Amino acid sequence: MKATITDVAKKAGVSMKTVSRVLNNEPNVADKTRARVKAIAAELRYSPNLAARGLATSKSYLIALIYDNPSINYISHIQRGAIDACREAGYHLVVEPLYLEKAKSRDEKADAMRSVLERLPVDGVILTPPLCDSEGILQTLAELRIDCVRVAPANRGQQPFVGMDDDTAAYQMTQYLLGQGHQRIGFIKGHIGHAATDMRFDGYCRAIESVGLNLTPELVVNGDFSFESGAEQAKILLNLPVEKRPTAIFASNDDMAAAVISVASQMGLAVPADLSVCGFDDTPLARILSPALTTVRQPIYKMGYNAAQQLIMPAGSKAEIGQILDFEIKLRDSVALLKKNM
Amino acid sequence: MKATITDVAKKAGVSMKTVSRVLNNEPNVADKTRARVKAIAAELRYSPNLAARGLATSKSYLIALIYDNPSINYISHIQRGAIDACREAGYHLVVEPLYLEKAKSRDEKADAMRSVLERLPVDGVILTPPLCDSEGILQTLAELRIDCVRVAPANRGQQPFVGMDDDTAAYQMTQYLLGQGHQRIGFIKGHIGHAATDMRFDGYCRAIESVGLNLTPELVVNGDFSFESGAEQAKILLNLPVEKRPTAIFASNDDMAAAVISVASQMGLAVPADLSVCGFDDTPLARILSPALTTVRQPIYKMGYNAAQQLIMPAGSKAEIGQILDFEIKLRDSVALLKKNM
DNA sequence: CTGAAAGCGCTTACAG
DNA sequence: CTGAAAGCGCTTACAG
Repeated sequence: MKATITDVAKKAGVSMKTVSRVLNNEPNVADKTRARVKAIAAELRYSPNLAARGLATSKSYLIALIYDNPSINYISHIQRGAIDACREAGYHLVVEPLYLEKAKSRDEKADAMRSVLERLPVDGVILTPPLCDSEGILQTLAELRIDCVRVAPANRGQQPFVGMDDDTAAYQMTQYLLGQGHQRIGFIKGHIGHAATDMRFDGYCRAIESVGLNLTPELVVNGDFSFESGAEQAKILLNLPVEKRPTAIFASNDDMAAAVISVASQMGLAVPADLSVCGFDDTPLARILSPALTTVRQPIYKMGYNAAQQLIMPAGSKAEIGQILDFEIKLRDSVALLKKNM
Repeated sequence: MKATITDVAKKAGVSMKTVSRVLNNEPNVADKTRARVKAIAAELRYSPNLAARGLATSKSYLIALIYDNPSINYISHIQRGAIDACREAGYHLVVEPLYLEKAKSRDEKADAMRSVLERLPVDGVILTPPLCDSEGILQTLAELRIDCVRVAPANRGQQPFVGMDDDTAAYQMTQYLLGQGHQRIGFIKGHIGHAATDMRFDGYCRAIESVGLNLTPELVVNGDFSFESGAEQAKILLNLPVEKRPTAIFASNDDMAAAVISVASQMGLAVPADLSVCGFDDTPLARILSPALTTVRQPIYKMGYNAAQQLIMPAGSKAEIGQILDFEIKLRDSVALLKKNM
């Protein structure tokens, strides 16, 4: 039914091997022969059988995206980037969630990873947080000799990764708030244990200290990236006595920032006139909010794209071990100059 | 390195074929032999090479999820369902977006589909809207003899599908609004040309007419599923003279419903005291909104799960051509009894 | 520049 | 109940 390499060879009057050479762009084929084979392959709508090729080369032309309980928005963009990179190179992306919600031991994680990968022969693996920081998983991959690129890992170490500078982004955002005249800047931290939580907080601290201010412990509260936690912590911050109350709140992600806006408006505080708010992530929510949210846009799509590309590229042409991509501060309407009387 | 079927056969002192029988749960193996082979396979951590098996059977154990410009939320849930079904059966899901944004001709669509599938040998395809209603694509699939299950198609026809009754859901939601005393119920339609747009509108009309009311043309406006269009149309509805203004608005999806709430509050109308609002989809947004949105929950995960399952099941055991799954009306806080004086 | 042979790791008839 | 042979459609050495 479907044309095979033999059909093409017969029709072109050459051997299978020559067809194979043409298809894989190998040298040592006469231009004329090459052209003829190409024409006939196109005419027959020939495309190689991936299974046969995979069996012969022990490559699969498959890349796996492996993740655990991520934000839908985050994973979708990583995925889209990875798919685009795969498609350009004739690869395909297989998506494999690894549900490790319950605090599992290192060995259990390793086993879960192993059982996924043993059934599926992939040429490389993209690992998102928090999986990319699990030792058990990394070791399993090493044992199985499967290449892997980590996305936004906490510990950059010696293995390939793509990431961005959360620290610097948070620093710049805080600087911006300071530049708008704010001095009492509240900060809502993210889920404890996530790499991004610490990095973002560090950037905030650096900025505060860089202008000679002291960190005010009561202005720093602990959320967990959820809208609900953001609402809870916003109430704590906004119920501080007026002279201690923050005039701006920097939430570690957009969901929590949305909660801050919502709580503020329930308390009769106008954003940004009475309270400036900013977030982190630039999810679709950020533009829908009113006022539209000032936030940090992460290069999520590009991280996925570059991760897949690193996996696909022949070893020789690989760039450095790690790639740090640019973020962008999205200035919108939720931050204003501090009013004189505040 | 990795154990093969020959390794297992040798160590068990049987032929390759016997190992193959055990692994594929075929009959005609002595229980004792079967047990021994299983034990040794486990000990050697043997798992079959998918490429080799694929070459021999001309099956790939791969299912493709193909979509075009969908809502991230929708696709993620379909995908998660499909992956879970695949995993249970030893299959894997390959994700292949097909970008057909520009109004392409039927042949161009068919070609795009063909070039994706010729490179990738899959055992079946899951098609989401609007692709599942493209004749060109359906025909290509038929020519390639690739099984396909459509998700929520407009035309149910004779090919396998999974779906739900958008019509009935909209009917019930409108009935609920009527039951709360509302008579002037605004309706914001979705993107023209989407199957869901018409079905949801039909349900609304049926409900209105079922209680002996007439459709009021000025209460029906055209959105396109985007937040922005929802805001625009909400303004039109809410700027109607008070005696004509709707006391409830049913938006065809949650994003537009969110816009209605936002516009209402900007105009000083309290939801639900002055205006009841409901949506369709039950996206994560619905719970975050204040007030939390009354909406229709679609069985999206289950549609993905069942679609994959239909593809994987041996032909004999297939259920009916189509599966219609249950939806759920999620009553939350955005709808209230009509106040007496309105 | 070109090709014949062997082999990748499975399964499908077929034989016993 | 069990097995030896052939073959799926490619590519990898190797020869010429």
